[in-house]
Amino acid sequence: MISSNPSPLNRRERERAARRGELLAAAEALFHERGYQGTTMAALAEAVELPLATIYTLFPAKEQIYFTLIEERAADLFATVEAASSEAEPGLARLLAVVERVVAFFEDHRAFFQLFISTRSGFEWTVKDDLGEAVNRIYNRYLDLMESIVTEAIARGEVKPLPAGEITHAIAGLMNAFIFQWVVERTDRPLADQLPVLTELLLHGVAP
Amino acid sequence: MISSNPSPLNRRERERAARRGELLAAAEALFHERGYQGTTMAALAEAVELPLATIYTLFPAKEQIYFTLIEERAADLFATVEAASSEAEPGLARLLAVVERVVAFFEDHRAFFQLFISTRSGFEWTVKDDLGEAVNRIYNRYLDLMESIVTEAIARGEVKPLPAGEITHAIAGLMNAFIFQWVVERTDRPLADQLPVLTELLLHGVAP
Amino acid sequence: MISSNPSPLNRRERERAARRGELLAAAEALFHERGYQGTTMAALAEAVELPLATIYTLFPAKEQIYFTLIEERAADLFATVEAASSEAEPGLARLLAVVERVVAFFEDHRAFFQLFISTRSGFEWTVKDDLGEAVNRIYNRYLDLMESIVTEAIARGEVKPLPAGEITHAIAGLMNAFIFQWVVERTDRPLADQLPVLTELLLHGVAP
Amino acid sequence: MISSNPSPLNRRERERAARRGELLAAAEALFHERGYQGTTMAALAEAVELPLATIYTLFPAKEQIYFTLIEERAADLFATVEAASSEAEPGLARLLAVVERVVAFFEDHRAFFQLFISTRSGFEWTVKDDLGEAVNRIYNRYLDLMESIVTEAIARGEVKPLPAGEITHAIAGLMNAFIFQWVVERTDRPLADQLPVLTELLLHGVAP
DNA sequence: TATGAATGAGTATTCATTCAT
DNA sequence: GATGAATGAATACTCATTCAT
Repeated sequence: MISSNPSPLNRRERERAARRGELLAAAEALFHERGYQGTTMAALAEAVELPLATIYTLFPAKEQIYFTLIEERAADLFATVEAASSEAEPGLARLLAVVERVVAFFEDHRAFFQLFISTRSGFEWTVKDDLGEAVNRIYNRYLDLMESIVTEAIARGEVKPLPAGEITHAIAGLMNAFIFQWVVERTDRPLADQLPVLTELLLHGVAP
Repeated sequence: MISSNPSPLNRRERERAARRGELLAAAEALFHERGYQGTTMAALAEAVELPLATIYTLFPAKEQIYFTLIEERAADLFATVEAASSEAEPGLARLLAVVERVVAFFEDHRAFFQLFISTRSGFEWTVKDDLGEAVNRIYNRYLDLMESIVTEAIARGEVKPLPAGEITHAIAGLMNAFIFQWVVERTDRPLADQLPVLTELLLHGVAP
Repeated sequence: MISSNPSPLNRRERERAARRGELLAAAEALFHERGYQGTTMAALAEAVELPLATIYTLFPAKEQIYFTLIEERAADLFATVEAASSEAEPGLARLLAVVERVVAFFEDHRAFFQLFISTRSGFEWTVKDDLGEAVNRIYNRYLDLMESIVTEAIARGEVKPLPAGEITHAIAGLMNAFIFQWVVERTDRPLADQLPVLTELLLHGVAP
Repeated sequence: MISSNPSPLNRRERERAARRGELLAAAEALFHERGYQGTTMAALAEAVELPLATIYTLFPAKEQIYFTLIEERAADLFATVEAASSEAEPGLARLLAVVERVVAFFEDHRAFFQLFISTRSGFEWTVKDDLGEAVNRIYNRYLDLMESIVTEAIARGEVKPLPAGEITHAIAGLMNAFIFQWVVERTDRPLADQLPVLTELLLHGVAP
């Protein structure tokens, strides 16, 4: 009997996976600090203390590193949102639970928030549409999930009967605005502190 | 009486100003299409049909072109907002008038909206802080103007007594979300069509 | 009865030899198609369906593969020429028999002809003199064999008493010119069809 | 009166042309010594004592340098051949005059001969067909010129009535063989010394 | 002042070869 | 011995900016 080890990865594979993770983490920091174009493969190699050529055994191109980064972090976000969604009761409660979790998620992932938003704004990607498109698809999956929650809340009469798509954009926009400002301010005050105001405005607007 | 001077600008100066304007217009289109890094000075020179070196007599660096572009278009936006502000009665009416004008402004300046938002998201600029900072200052002046309107509306009891800064971010975020989605969709439907929904959510939130 | 000897080659050795042969065949095709520099070791590995590192157990370097290829094919050519030589009567008859066989040989080995000629022209190899030199030596052995035949034909009064070396180059050049043109044209017409013209010019020149 | 200078080139243009010429000369030497792939743009830049980027103001790509080199030198060869052709009487005399001049030309341009022949053998160029094709076209123009001379000589009964194309290849092959051997040997003996043997074999073949 | 031309400093990616198992 | 993976060293081409006129 060779091993009772349940792991399907041998040492080499584990090392590879670890390096991949370290590379993505270093890339996240560098892309956040210097932007995509401003981050050179050489700088990345130095940051992860890996020979330049070795990076190319992990990813075929710089673009792929960026995309994978966005994709994997976005997957974490989905998982968070889905968990929040399934734990809460359907309807408005679920919607608010999701808002709370999304805010909490980005509170822990500032760098990712900036990359996500920047990429989505698409400035740098208009020529290389592949990547811009792909990131847009990811964002849209996130919006779709939220939209289904909104739709249900409307059906239950807990949210106004306006077009679900527009309500969803409004909610996302409201969250993004709060998160964005908090990220830009680089403050130490917890983002969660603003959740009551965010919720109040989301639910009842600015009118007294 | 303006002046009996036939013009404060002689021919040479007028030509310079005209070229400067053409350059900025070409830059706006190219930056929008290809991004900042994707736009080469040579391409810009060709687009404005000006020798490359001549561009450097108008602007000292590529970065300055970008910044000036943002700054001048933002000035137009301020002018619009201020006009709307002074034309409307103070209070909530003024706030809604401003929202309407801002939406209308960006409906006419899609390219600028994208550049504005992208730049603000700061991805590319974090190292060259000067520019990022400067654009942030511009955005903050815009927010300050809105905040003063909000503050007055609160004082008049026409808006909830929540922190004016947060309400302002919420309003801006809500507008941006609607504009952004409209820009990304590249739809032909007028953005103004969504103003009622935007206003409804802004005033009374999603709760029924 | 071939042998009760278990074999001079055991299974492992036989497999090695087979792989070596397959490798050389794949290399011939790839070098012909893409050139020496254009052929990567990785492409070669894929073509022979052998792990890249395994190739290095068969040959120490890319250059050696190329050289071995030329050398082994050239050995076949020699064998052909020598057989033709020993089968024919000495003198002019032998010379013509060799010419015929050489033409026939290259008709069956177009790829090799191109590699042979290209290498000989030495363009790529001048720095790495080892290889260029080695291939030149091979070519010279071939010329030497032909020269000995020419010498004998001169001695028998069947060929003009001019310097044998120069006559040999002339003959080789004439053959190469016909073969080359035929290879470049990629025609379906048999090369052998041109043997009468080649022979006529070789023997009696262009004068009527 | 500005200038009686008949030259249409001002100083700057003359300098540019001079640099271009020096670049081509350096390239010829390097390509000859190290081959096309073995010659780096950096090495070329160092050889001509010009900044690397400046080379790219003279030629858009390495390939273009090589091609231009071949093309310009080939143009010189044509001019030589055409001059010889028009100076001599039509028929066999013209053919022999051309042969003599071609041999003399290559005696003065060894490096070019090797590049020309190597390129024609096409080994390195099979993938980037453009260049290979272009050089083939040049060579074919040269052959066409010779073929027309041969055709006329046949018509005048001064050359055997064999297919002109094949006779032309034979003549070219014979010349190349003599030149090639001479180039490879790097001997000091003048190539022209072998002209009588070449002519004799060309005219009357090897038979006594 | 305007401009054609020049250039310093990059930059992503490749590949023959070597190692650790 | 065989091999999956790692890597040192290259390399053609680019581009914002400057200079010589």
